Amino acid sequence: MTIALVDCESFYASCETVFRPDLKGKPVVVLSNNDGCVIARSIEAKQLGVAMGIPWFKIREDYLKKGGIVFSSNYAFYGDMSSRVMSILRSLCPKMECYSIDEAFLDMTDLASHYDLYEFGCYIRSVTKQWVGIPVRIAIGPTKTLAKVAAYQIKRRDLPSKVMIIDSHNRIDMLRSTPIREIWGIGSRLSHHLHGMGIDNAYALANSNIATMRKRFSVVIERMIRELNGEPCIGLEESPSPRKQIIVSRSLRSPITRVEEARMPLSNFVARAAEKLRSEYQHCQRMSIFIRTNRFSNHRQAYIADQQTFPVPTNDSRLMLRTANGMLNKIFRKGYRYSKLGVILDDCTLVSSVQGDLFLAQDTHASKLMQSIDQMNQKGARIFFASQHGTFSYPRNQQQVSQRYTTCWEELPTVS
DNA sequence: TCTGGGGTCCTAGGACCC
DNA sequence: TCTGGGGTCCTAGGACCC
Repeated sequence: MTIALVDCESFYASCETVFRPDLKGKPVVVLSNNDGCVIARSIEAKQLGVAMGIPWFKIREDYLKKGGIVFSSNYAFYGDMSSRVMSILRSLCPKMECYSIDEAFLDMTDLASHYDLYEFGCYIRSVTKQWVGIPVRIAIGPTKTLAKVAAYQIKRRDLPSKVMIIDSHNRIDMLRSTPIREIWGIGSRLSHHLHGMGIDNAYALANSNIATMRKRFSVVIERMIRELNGEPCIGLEESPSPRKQIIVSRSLRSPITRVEEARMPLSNFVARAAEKLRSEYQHCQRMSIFIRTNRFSNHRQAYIADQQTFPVPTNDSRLMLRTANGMLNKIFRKGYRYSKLGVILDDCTLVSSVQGDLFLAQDTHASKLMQSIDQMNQKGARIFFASQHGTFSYPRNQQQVSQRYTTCWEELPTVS
């Protein structure tokens, strides 16, 4: 097999600069949801020493003083830019998996016999740069895991071409210079264990005993070892399977102590989750809510959660709101300063494949009602449920949001 | 003062069945 | 004194990813 991993360089930061050529060459960072952490950095920002994931408040003053540019995250915009990149990739190689907002795997096995892979990689890069304005890296190998290794090596070696191919000639070299923590699927826990066993790089892992490692850890690591040795174990998922779980949660602007203060944000999260569920033509059978204190604060800590199973899968906002509020009343405990809460919908299934209940009357009005509400809201109405209404402390301000250049008529870029 | 949000997969162990 | 053996299903929690 020949797998190419195409990943966008500093994706969010790159998006922000596409329509702002004046920012070229300047440090640019993009912040997480509540302007909490740095989640994307331009090359110049990396050179300034801005660490990935660092809390914004810790570097803000210093960074701005040095002339750094900052953006709050603008997911509508990034999502649209992502789908533009993806459609180009699909046109070049139809066997494709959209792996994340800024990465895709391409199965180039068939193309490999007709094209020079390196040149093809360069072509992909030039086309996405020219048509969308986003620079990409192309990392090629016989398995997904090895393609990931190649992607790491492009960064490590700072290759100007941004194209790298792992084959039998350079594989050992590549693996030797890839630290264990950089392997796809090895996180902090596993890398700690492996270091303890004297396995420090990808080459050592590739040559470890599969049976022993599987017994000690799990089948996950077995697949990893095989993939590092060029044996494909992780397939390409061309058509995305329906989601199994939907989560909506946020940190609050300021901590809350009373149950009434939690009601409104929770209702909004539940309504949003139900909307997502319906937009994917799904029902869910189980709903959990959780509420927690700020894990970084010195105050007393608490994480409380509850869940409920519906007798019949549902996507009716009214039932879900009632259920969520009932659970909230049941679990809320006084004496804590809560700073985050959310809802999780589990056991999501397609409406079309749901088994009805013989003894419960089907509420056909419900689905029509929900459909009407969704349609009106999509057209710009603002229809919501009573428990969602009022002022509440979500979301925290996003101070520096860019325009939705590509998805909103009022915010199209102007050229003068 | 201020530290994101949303996912997936795997395993162990309990409950239950015959 | 001595109390089976083998299976499935479900869930919570861990680990990882972007």
